[in-house]
Amino acid sequence: MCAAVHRAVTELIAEGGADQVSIPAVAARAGVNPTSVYRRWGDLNGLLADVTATRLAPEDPPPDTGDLRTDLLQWAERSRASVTTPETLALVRHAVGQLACADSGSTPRMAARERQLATILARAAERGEPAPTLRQGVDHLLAPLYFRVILNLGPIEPADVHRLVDDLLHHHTGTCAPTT
Amino acid sequence: MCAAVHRAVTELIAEGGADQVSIPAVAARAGVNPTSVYRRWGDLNGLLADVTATRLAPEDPPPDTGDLRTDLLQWAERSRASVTTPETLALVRHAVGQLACADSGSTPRMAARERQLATILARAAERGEPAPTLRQGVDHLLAPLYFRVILNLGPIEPADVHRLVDDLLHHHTGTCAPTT
DNA sequence: AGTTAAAGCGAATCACTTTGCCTTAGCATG
DNA sequence: CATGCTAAGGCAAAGTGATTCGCTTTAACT
Repeated sequence: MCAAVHRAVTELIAEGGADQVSIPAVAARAGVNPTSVYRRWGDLNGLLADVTATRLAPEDPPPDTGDLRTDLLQWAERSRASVTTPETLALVRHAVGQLACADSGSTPRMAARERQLATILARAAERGEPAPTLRQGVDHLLAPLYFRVILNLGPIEPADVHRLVDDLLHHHTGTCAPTT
Repeated sequence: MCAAVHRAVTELIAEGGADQVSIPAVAARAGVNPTSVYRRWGDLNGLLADVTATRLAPEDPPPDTGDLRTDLLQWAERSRASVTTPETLALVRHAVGQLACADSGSTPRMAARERQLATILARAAERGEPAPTLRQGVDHLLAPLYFRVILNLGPIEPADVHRLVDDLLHHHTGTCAPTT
């Protein structure tokens, strides 16, 4: 049942955005009784949080190729591909909408991404490669990666990812990039 | 009545996030009848959209000091101060949560910000100042500015705004910045 | 067979929303 | 001044969908 419900949530949210999702609708599509869903997940936010965690949290460990640029490229492209997906996009947007002002925590997903990035940068620093700070990584790689897509500001292609990584590294290493 | 309702929405959303806001709750706090609210604004999204537009859309025109860096600093600081406000933050988050995948448009607010940035950059280019592209501006200034705050990734201070503008300009002009 | 956890089912409940009707205020016209 | 029209808002009753409750059923394991 658990699997069917998750699938139903994913389908519904990918089709019509977050407000097409209700417990009765999900239950109907999953072929289970709404009561069962209420019992297991409590309410809609609980359910969506669980789906989000299940679909997005068990991200594989960040790449570790021994080269900062390669690590970043692989990691960023993976992130891009993930958030470009309709389901992921809708889930992330919903998570944003749920954040209350007073919350000190971020979305679990974004916190996980930030941690992955931190790992990559820390490893590079250990190897002695010149590496940007986590803050720079977040501001100039993680942020633009997600910002455009989340806000429908335009598409992001693999080429854009490449450019962002270049920007970040050139800027940090002091190698002046061509300003295309 | 219109004013009282707007005030009620703003207060409620600043207090407890977007899902503390319901038409009956707003009406009660504003001292009006829920029916009146339904009649005027249709539904909750209509009401919130109107509040968002009223509070955020009539942004003043972007600064025009004749110097790109100064323009960017003033504009970015203004944006930062605005989105740091609990009401604005909650409204923006809610708007994000409302975006459906298929939507081609962004939030009105963000589109407006992007346009302001475009104006600033275009004016600099006309004056012959070396200016980054709009894409660079969005990726490296607008995105980090909002990303951190929207996702609760950490506070943003005026000093951070300064650093972001520096990053953007140094990177573009080829002057290698100190990587603090 | 006995026990227990998980899920189904229908009725009841609750909150949000809609509807029809009534009151009030503003304003023009006879 | 009185009349009548219209727009805005209040009020209560009815409608709708989500949520909860009590209870039964099923299936796995002992």
